[in-house]
Amino acid sequence: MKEEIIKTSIQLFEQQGFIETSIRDIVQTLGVTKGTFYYYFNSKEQVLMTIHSSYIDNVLEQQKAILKNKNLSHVEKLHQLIDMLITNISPRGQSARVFFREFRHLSESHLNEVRPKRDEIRNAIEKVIIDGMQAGVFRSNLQPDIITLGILGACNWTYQWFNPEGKTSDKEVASIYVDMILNGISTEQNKE
Amino acid sequence: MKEEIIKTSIQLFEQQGFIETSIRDIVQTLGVTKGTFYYYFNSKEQVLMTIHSSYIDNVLEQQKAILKNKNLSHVEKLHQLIDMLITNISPRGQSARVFFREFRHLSESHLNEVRPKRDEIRNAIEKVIIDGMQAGVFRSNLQPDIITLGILGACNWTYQWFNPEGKTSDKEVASIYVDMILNGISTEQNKE
Amino acid sequence: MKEEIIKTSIQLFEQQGFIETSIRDIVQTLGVTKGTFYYYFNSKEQVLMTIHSSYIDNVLEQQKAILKNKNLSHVEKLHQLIDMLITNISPRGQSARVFFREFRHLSESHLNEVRPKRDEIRNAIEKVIIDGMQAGVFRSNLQPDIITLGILGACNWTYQWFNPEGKTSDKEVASIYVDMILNGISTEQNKE
Amino acid sequence: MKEEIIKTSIQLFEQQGFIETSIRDIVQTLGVTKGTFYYYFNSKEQVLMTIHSSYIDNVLEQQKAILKNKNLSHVEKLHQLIDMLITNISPRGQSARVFFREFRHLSESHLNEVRPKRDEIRNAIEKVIIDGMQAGVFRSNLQPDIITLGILGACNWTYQWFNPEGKTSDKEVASIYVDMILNGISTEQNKE
DNA sequence: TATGAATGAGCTTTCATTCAT
DNA sequence: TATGAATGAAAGCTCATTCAT
Repeated sequence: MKEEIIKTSIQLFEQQGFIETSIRDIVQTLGVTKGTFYYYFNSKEQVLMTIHSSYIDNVLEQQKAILKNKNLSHVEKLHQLIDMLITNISPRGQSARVFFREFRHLSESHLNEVRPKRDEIRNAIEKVIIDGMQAGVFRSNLQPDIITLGILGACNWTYQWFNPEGKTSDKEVASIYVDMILNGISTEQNKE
Repeated sequence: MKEEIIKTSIQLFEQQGFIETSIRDIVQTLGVTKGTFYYYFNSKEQVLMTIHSSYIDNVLEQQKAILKNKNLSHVEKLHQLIDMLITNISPRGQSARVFFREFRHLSESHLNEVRPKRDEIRNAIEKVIIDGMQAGVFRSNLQPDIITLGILGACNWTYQWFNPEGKTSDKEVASIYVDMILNGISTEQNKE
Repeated sequence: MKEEIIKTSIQLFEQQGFIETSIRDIVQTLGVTKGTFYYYFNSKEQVLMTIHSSYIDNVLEQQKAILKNKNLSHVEKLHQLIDMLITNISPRGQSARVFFREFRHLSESHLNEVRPKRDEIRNAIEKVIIDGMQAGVFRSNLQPDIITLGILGACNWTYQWFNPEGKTSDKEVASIYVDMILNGISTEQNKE
Repeated sequence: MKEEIIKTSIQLFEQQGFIETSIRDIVQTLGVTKGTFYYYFNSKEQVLMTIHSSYIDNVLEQQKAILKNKNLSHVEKLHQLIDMLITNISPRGQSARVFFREFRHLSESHLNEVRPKRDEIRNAIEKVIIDGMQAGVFRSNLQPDIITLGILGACNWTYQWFNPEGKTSDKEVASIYVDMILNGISTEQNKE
């Protein structure tokens, strides 16, 4: 039942938004009563937090696996991180959209729980870039924090437009982004 | 008065969100009554649409000016477009955040009015890239639509984190992004 | 309308209790909608506070008039204070019962507003007793605080049983209490 | 278990009130489930009735012992009755407060069971006064019913303010009240 | 003896909107 | 141009109670 409530909530939150989805909507979809909802959750926000946690914890887990893999070069690590961020959006698109859109509706205390996790994701990318700069595989004149935010922007934005049924797969999108980020799009290097 | 309602609404929508801001909040802040609000606007959504239109029309205007400037190279056009998207977020940050966050709360008919304008922005960038590819200044193996979305992602995402008081200015962020997009971050080209 | 809401609320709070009376009860009795209620009051508790304030402020006002009357002896002052407490319960019985019964449902901040006023009533009686002791009209071996609480107990308790249609009027009850308090009920003095 | 439920309920009813205390509060405090509660009691009101009965039956028992003691004078009987009413409030303060405050939440049928017992207490005091008047130890011009209610008021009101840790003990309070009731507070007798 | 899942009615409160003035 | 009174629908949440196990 708890699982079903979450599943239904993800669907409705994604379609209508968190605020616009009422408890009534959720329980009516499930064919149960409000009481049942509140037997399993203390509040609507708690369901949102559950969805949030589940999404980000899953991302962090995958990230950890990538980072501790000693066989990967800096470039490969960056590639895999980007790949992971984007391919997560594809199969878990609904959760992803809820995650990115409804962030602001978490309670203050839950926000404080989630924010460090978000930072962790950003910091991991930043660290790979800094390490790569020191190793000489990335240009030494980069500003790693802003570069990181640019990469994250490109990746996270995909939740806004990516269509699993479209002609370009998530893997391909990731490859295109990695290519652009590593090599740029110019025919001549260091043009500007 | 109409102006004041819009100004106050932008502030409140940005701080609390569109749904979370009540008409009462708006009129109380202004020291007028609900009746006054409904004298100038038919609905809360209409205020949102006004804010939206104003923001996107302004962007489109700037874009048009850039595109019709015959003195600019493809690279320069791309640079100026990116620059424009990002620097718009800085001085009009509140409007920008309302624009990006509250999009979904427009009515269906208003959405149909705004969507083509959003497409126009995307298409302009895509066209510059295609033109540049044909002119040989951009690599010929790019997939312009996905590249465009990547660029837009990086730019639009700035509204989420950009801080006008931070150590990196909007102009600098734009430069860093242009540099990354054009030249990549790798020391060796075409590495992967 | 505000007056009508208060009047109806007093009646319903008295009959059914504050908690047991729903907003629905109040507005249905008045033939208006819930919205109307909340147009005039921010909360149910605010209505209770209004009733409370009105009752106690009225009592305090009467008390002040008695205390500043220089023509009255200590005994007469005590008599009038007791008389006032009891006769207030008779015509404003519903308010009185709400006042005594529903005290605990005031919000913390409102409680802090009302408590000093309650203290003021008690302190006035205590002061009359102390003054009378010093003047020699009351026995010198009394413990004024406890005596005061006893007197207040006898008076306030009347709200529990007094019936305006009963055979003993409020004035008579007050006289009987004053007589008992001043002279006791024993035939021989200082018996125990 | 049944005992524990009652004990916990007394505490919670006293602290938060009967209505404001939910079954959930009770069972959570005890670390059991709602089912357990309903195994022992049919309703929340039944717990209240149990608390009520226990309190009043205990008072009635003590009262009976006092009344049938042939060695006591009328004055002594009155003294002991007052003493009993007040000293009961001290050790069983929580029960006492629940008893006096939550009376109104008993069901109609339970009220009909409790009311005669309350009358019994009142009638006992009234009878002592009438007997004392006939015996000439109490003044012959008293109105026994009103006097009784005044005495009961003073006694019962103690539940509102009595503090077992305060400087005046319950026994002392009782003595002060008996003294006041028997002898009054005036230095000259039959003053008014 | 005790549990845990589920109910359904009810609660206070909020809010966008309307409209006569 | 602006007000203030009123509406009515809906929201999130609570709770006493039931019942199969």
